[in-house]
Amino acid sequence: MTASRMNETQIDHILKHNQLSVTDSRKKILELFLSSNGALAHGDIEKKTGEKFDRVTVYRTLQVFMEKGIIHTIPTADNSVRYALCKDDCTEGHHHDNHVHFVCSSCGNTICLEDVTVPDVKLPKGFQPEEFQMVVTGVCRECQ
Amino acid sequence: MTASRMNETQIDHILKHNQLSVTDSRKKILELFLSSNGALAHGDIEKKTGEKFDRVTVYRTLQVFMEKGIIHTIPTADNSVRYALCKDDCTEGHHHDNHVHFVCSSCGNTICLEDVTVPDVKLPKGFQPEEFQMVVTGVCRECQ
DNA sequence: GTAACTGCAAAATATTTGCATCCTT
DNA sequence: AAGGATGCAAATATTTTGCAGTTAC
Repeated sequence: MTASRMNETQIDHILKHNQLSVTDSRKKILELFLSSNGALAHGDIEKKTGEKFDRVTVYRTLQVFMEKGIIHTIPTADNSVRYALCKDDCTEGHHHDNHVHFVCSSCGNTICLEDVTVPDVKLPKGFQPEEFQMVVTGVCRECQ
Repeated sequence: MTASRMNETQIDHILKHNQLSVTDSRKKILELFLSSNGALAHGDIEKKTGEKFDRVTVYRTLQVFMEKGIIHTIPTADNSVRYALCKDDCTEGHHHDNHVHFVCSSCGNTICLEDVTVPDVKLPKGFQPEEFQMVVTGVCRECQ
């Protein structure tokens, strides 16, 4: 089994596992997420796949992926919406997504630092935390 | 000197200190920020001041306040833009804004947890951090 | 064959820009 | 009085919705 073939199987599996029909756009968009180790903005999808998807299709696909928990949004201080599929958790339909995200102020890329876990913090009495997210802004490895 | 009078002095001072002319809309918007301990979305400003500001004025005011470092945006996972003025740092035109933000999934409010500092994390080699931001989602004190 | 997905058109929102008028200094 | 700020109109940009045609199962 070749690598690409394995990848294809994986893509199909994720879609089927989430009760989604396997269509061309969904496969290509999901493949893009699987092959990029960073987060993607809506605009990136048209660009980086090279395909000329209808905008509406992209919106709807991202929305469905969100509902199914395949991807999720990442908070960014600059207000741009970015989506990411993160290795283990997100394919399960429930994200702990417990790692730090790095936004490069030079190239603009958002990178999932899979190995850096979000540290715990103590909240004041009365606050019931559900999810912790941490975003670090700075200059990434490539842009040094 | 009454409390409100002191507040007025403070508002004027912040504006003058940042070389901004003291206008009605700026005073009212800044006052709103000073009196709310949470973060505000663009829409909140028309609502919570009760005033019927021109939308453009609100956009421009927020933009100027951002440039001067009076307020800053807070990252939110749900993609809504929220602005906050945070006690000490932000009035100085340079924010470390080193505390945790709490977004309540029930009432939607964003609260600055002034007393909870963002813990340090070790990044992989090659990443040059500039700013750390941490957002906790959950249920706030009021919504329990 | 049927239900679900896509793409087009268009509506609804959100944000930005230009310019004449008004207000602060 | 001069420069900057506001408000209106309108240009852009972004996101959502409806519907007919197409595709997956």
